[in-house]
Amino acid sequence: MPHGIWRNSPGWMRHGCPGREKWPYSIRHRTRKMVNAMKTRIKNILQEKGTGQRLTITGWVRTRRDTGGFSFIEVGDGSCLANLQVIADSRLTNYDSEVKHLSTGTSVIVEGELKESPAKGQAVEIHADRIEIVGHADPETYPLQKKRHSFEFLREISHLRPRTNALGAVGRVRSRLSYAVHQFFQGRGFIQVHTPIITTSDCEGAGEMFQVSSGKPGAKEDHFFGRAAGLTVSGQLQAEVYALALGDVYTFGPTFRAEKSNTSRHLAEFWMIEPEMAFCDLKGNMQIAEEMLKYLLTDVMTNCPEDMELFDKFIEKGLLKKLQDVVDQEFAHITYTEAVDRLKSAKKTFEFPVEWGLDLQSEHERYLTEEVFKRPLTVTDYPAAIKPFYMRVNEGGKTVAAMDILVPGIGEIVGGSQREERYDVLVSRMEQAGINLADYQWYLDLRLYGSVPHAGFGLGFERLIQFVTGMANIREVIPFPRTPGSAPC
RNA sequence: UCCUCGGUAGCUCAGUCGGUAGAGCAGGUGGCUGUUAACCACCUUGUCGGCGGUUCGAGUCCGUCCCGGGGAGCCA
Repeated sequence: MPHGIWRNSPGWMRHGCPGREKWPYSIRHRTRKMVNAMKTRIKNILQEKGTGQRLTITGWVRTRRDTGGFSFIEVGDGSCLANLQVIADSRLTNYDSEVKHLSTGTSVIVEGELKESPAKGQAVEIHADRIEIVGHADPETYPLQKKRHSFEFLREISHLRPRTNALGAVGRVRSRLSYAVHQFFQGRGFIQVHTPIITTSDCEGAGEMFQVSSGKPGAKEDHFFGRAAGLTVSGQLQAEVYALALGDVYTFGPTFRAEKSNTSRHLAEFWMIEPEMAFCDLKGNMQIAEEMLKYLLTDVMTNCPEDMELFDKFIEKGLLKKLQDVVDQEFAHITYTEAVDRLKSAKKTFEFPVEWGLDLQSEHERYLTEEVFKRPLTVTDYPAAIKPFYMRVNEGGKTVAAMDILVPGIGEIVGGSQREERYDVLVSRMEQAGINLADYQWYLDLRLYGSVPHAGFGLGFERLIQFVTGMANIREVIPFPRTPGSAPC
């Protein structure tokens, strides 16, 4: 750890935490001497199984079992789901004083030899000749136990929950999916655009914006940016700017909605992937969305097999089969008009009315994707009146070139459209929507100078992770969920 | 925001007709030479979500607020 960190830290950091006087300065010195390259990650050890080697591992004690003169200690370092079993016996100088009291959550450095394990349950284990306790975790107060906890409880300790099997697996799968998103687009020549997080344009129809102010006293009316600004609800409009310059682009960033939505599928802060493609129509849009979803599912099943097995076994039985079926089958496709006909002739009775011109309700979407088609379903060509101004008006003027991809269990996971590229049509749609044209002249300019047919969509990253992991509540698939009334750390 | 179900030990939950609270797990101590949610014995743990009310007496009944689950709307 660089010296400067200590010099610039508050006093309690340099002299020890208040109430933590038990832990002497020596811990700090040991930490400062630590060399990152010394340690071997457990994931690599389990892959290579190089028995006979002397290794150093670092991690947190998951559980300890004593038997006669020695102990089994399971240590996890977060690199993978599996722990490494450490054999510790009385030859260790601190065996009686420290090792026999090791409790869940304690951080340790273990040095020893990797050997083949004589018992079932693990192929290899490390026989320790040195175990250093780095940081204690008082078992009387440490909230995590070596047993199952409810996700509701874990949500209250979002700073500790990634240390559990399920939430740790979500963390790794999320990281892998994020990497795969970039691989998918970069591999197809898409260029990533960092669209603004603070924005002055409201992507109409995308929900309510959080307002941004400088927070300085008396500055309420005096807008920092010269006009009202908010946190982005979508990067789409700005992505269109770059699509009409660089061709195929995508954004992948945080998005904010000030809606008081209290459901298992909504967050006030979430991450969204938004590709935008020039010289592309609705068909091309649907194609790339389906290809992308299949690529991502295949990638995560290939590269996170242990984590995915955990979800398959404990979170959603049959998950892996469900995902493989999605990869193997073509997505179903119907138009909104056909969807309405199907719903009207369905034997099932719905709580909400089905009528051409009304938006499809959650129950309708769920019925179509879960009961009628039993696989992902793309619904296209919605009534113009219920969709935002930027969607391209179809011939006849009644519908727009919109598409929603619905998946069983989640509902809408992708929403997109071909964009209106005709200047005059766009202007009249904006006027109908009551939008101030002057504020959006930059957006209209794209149609004035070198306009081309273009299309794009938004994929809710957390909804994708929900679908991939089978986690029932979206608050479990983002590290620090922000929901109405809750943003603990 | 609306509907609905909840809040009791560190965790998961029981608590009958209103009479000052209980189980399993976790934790502690001891035992055990290969454990896998180890096992066996003994022991500890409470602002019954907050506030107010009814009552001789409230975990239990009433009001209100806070927090959480599920559903709806909005959407990704």
